[in-house]
Amino acid sequence: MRPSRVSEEEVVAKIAEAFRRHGYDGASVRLLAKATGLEAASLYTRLPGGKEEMALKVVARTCEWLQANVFEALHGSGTAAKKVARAARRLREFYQNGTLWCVLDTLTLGESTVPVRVAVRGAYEAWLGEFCRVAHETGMPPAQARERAQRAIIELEGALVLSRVTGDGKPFVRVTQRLPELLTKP
Amino acid sequence: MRPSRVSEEEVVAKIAEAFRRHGYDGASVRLLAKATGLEAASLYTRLPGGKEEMALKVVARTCEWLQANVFEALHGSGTAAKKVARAARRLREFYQNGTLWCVLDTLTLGESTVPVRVAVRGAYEAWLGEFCRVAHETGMPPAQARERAQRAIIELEGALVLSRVTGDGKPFVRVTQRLPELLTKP
DNA sequence: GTCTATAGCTTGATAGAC
DNA sequence: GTCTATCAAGCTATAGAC
Repeated sequence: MRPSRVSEEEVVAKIAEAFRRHGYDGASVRLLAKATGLEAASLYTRLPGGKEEMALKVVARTCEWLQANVFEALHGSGTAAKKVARAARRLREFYQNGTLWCVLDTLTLGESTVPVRVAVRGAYEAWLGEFCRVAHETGMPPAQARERAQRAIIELEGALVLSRVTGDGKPFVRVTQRLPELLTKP
Repeated sequence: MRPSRVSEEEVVAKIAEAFRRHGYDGASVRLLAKATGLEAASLYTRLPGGKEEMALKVVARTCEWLQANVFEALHGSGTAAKKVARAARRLREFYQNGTLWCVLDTLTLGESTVPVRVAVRGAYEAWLGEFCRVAHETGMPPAQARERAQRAIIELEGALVLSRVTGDGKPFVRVTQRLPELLTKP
C-alpha cells in the first residue's frame, strides 16, 4: 500500500468546498479531482462509488463538523443566548461569512441522486433537532420552539441564497447575529 | 414563415418550469426541448443565443410576471396589510405552494453565465424595491422598511430551499401567511 | 496509490433536407 | 419552422502500466 499524497480528510474537505461552490451538477469529477490535486482516476480508487459516494461523504462530513462545532457549542455551559451566540460564530466560520453555500441547497438541485437527497434531509433534521432543543431549554413550549428552530434554518438558508445573488455576505452575517434573539426570546 | 406549433409564450413558460425544477446545469437543452414538445434544433432557431438566451428569457418573463401579478397587487387599493396578503396569494400561486423553486436560487448555482447572474440580480433588486415601498407606506422609517423587505425575501427563499429538502411545501406557505405582519407591523 | 489512456455516453450547438 | 443527422467537447467511469 503506497502512502497517500493527500489524507482522506483533506480530499473530502476539498471536494466539499467544490460541491458547495458549484452545486452537484456543476462540480464535475474532473473539477473535484483538480481541487484535491489528484487525477480523476485516483479519486475513483478512493471513492469507487463515484460522484454519488463523493457527495454522500461530503454530507456525512458536514454532519460531523456541525456536531463537533455548532451543536457542541449549544451543549456547553452558560445561558441559552450565550450558547447560541457561540454557535452563530461557528456558523459564520463554516459558511465563510456567507461566501460558501449550504449542501441543503447545492446538493438538492439538479441531477443529485435519491440517496444524496435522503442524506441531506437527515442532516437538516439533526440540525432542526438541536435548534429545537436549545429553544425549548429557555422555557418555550415545544410547538413554539420547533417553529423558531425551523425559522432559524429558513433564515440562514435564505440569507445564503441572497448572499450568492448579491455577491455580498452581509445578509448572512446579519441573520447569524439575530440568531440568539430568534431562538431564545419567547 | 411557417406557423409555429407552439407560441413563444408557451415555449418560455415550459422552459421556465424546467429551469426552476432542475437548475441551470440540470436543465439540458434536450430536456428543455422535450418540455416544450420541440426538438433541440428548433429551440435554437427561436433562441439562437442557446442556453444563455433561454435563461435570460426566463428571468425577463419572471420579472414581467411578478410585475403584472405580485407588484400589481401591492399597488391596488386597501390597507397595506390587505395588499400584502393579496400579493402573498399570488406568490403561493407562482411557486405552486412551495413545489416550484426560485430563479434567484436555481439560476445562480453551477455554470450559469455572468449575464444570467446579472439579470437575476436585477430581478432581486426590483423585488426588494417593491417590498420596500409597501413597508415604507405604513410609516416605517426607510431603514426599517428596507430591512423588513430584505428579510421577507430571505424567508421566502429559505422556505423554498427547505420545502425542497423536506419535499413538503408547508414551510413556504407558512412564510407567505406571515408576510403581511412582517412587512406592515412596525 | 497514482498515473495515462480511453471507452461510451451526454452535452451545447450547427448544417441542411423538407 | 421543424426535423434528422452530426460535430467537437465535455462528462462519468474503467483498464492497465508503474
